[in-house]
Amino acid sequence: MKKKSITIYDIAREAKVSSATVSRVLAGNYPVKEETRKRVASIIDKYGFQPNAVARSLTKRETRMIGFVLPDITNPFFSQVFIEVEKYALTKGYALLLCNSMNDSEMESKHLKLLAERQVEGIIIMGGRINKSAPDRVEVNELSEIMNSLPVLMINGKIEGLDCYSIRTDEAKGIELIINYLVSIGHEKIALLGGIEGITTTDIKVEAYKSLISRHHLPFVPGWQIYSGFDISSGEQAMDKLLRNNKQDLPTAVIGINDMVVIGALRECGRRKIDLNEFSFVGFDNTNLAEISNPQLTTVSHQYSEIGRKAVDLLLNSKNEKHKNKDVEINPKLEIRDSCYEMIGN
Amino acid sequence: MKKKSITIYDIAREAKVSSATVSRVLAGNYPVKEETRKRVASIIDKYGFQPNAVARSLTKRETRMIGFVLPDITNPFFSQVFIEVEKYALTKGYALLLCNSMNDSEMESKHLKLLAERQVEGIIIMGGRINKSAPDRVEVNELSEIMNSLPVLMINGKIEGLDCYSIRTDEAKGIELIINYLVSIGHEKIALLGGIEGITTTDIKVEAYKSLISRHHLPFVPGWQIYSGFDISSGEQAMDKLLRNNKQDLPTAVIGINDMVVIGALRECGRRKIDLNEFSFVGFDNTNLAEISNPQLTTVSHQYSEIGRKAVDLLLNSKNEKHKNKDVEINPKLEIRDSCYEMIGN
DNA sequence: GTGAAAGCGCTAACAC
DNA sequence: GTGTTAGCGCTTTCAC
Repeated sequence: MKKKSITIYDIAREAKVSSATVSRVLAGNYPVKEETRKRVASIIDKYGFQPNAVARSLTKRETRMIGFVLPDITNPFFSQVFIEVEKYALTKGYALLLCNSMNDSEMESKHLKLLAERQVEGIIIMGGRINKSAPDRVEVNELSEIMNSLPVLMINGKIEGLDCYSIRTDEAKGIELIINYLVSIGHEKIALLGGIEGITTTDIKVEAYKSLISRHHLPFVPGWQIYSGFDISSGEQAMDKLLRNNKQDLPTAVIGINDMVVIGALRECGRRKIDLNEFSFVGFDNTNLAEISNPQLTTVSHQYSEIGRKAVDLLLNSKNEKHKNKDVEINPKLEIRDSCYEMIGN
Repeated sequence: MKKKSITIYDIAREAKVSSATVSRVLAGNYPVKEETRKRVASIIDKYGFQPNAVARSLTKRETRMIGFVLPDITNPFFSQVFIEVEKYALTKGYALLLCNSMNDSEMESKHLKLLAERQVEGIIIMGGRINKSAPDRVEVNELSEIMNSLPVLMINGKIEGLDCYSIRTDEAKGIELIINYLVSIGHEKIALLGGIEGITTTDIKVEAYKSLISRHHLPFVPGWQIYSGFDISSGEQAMDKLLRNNKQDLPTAVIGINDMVVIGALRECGRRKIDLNEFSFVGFDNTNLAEISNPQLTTVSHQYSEIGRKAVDLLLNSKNEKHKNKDVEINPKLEIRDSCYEMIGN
């Protein structure tokens, strides 16, 4: 690091021009006489000179960096969103600082603060504080503080009263797609497993579940909606509870709050040597786990690439199109695979 | 962005001190009279002032950023390495720029170049050019060019003649662990599926496989070692080929070049209604897929957190401890789960 | 213990 | 077309 790196001045001196001219050649979109341009370019080439982006950032006040805070990149839902954002950001010349909050609020705060200091041009956040049905006052204040200096965009989350960018899948619609589908193939007894009460993504789904059940005049059995969590073992636990507590009246279809929960539920069935055809399973998120699972999961898919594009566009255009619908909702799609069977005879 | 942000000069003026003093207060490790320190601190607080890290980077010539280039963060092997690196880097005050090369050499080059311009203090690279048994000349030159200005560290890769940092799991040892284990539970007919010839991580494993087979005086059947690729469908294809071409003489154990390939092999067996107990399966990498799989995979585990720590330490200490073993090899461990069964009677 | 001032490497007016 | 110059916001000698 400490080795004196070569600068625009070194190039200028050798090319017998001013630093400004070198800068113009670098920028490419200024009038420079072809002859001098060539001369400068050849010297740049000769030394493999690379302009210092930090210095450029300081003068231009743009870092071309976006911060991305999420709970855990090893979770395929997050990594699939991330990669789409990154791909699209790259086409715009932006790089991403990835910060894993590990579901730790303090860590999340720390990351947010550091990103702001690093002068990222925008922050994308998923999980954590933006998915609390009862937002934490302090956490929200931190966010709104940050929003004073740079645009913040939430993916699949929303905080009432915080006027920031938000883009999310219509999860209620997702549940609707699932239930309509299950009903269409003859199911009337439908369970919903997993999630945690108080997390928006869960609450939205549970509410939609109840409302759809009622709209279809299906039986609503409280014991068929079981909170537990978001990972595989949550799925196992919830399935176990479902089977233990409803011996006389089991559902025929099981919706998981996400793909992972369904995989847990499948495993619990496996452990109990229950024929998987006893139930139809539907996941949520269409992570790559849904394809890895055996059977492959029918699941609700986010439109990942659209989320990625919209997120970056919203963030980067935030300076121009002020207050132009900061709030985008994206339709989910039902991805039908092998985990559901048709009810025959009924 | 364009709103004039508050600077140390604003703080200085209001505190009736010089900017230098504010800077000292910020740094925290300089002698400042307690009284003035408090006064300055309170004003910093009052405005929620956050120093501009870009400006600081320019003067101090340190960005506290590390670049990480890998093929695809949605691949759990990479995300599991990444997250360990990120966690540890954070404790050192470093943030990570994550760049997905999508297995595209040009994209990889572009990322490397941009990271250098951004003045990251080091680059960690996985996949792509660093895993070619016959390295591409141009690609290697790019790397060595970059190594002139900043330290580069390869994870699970190595290029002969490139004197850069490297940290990798002893994969030959991993294969040894697997084969010794399989032999210990009575297997003598062992296949190796997946991978691509010419990719170091494959070549190392294939070579170790052959040498171990011979060391144990087991039969080496060429048709039991099948190249195909690294993903699930590669696993399916390889298993299919194994079953079709060796009808008279099938192995009893199947090693996958990685977990994903084994999951594909399992699926192919499922498709053919082959009892999974017909074969013992062993994966490689111990990604979280190994636990998700049904049955859960016995697999070779990388020591992810150790890799993360060592990688960051090597990179950040590179200025001091010049040329002190730049090359670290880490032992794998065998993670025994449910995908192998003991051969009885033999 | 504190301040003045010179950079860090680049860009952007503004002259010429 | 090209050069001069004044910053961008911070840190760091070097005086005092």
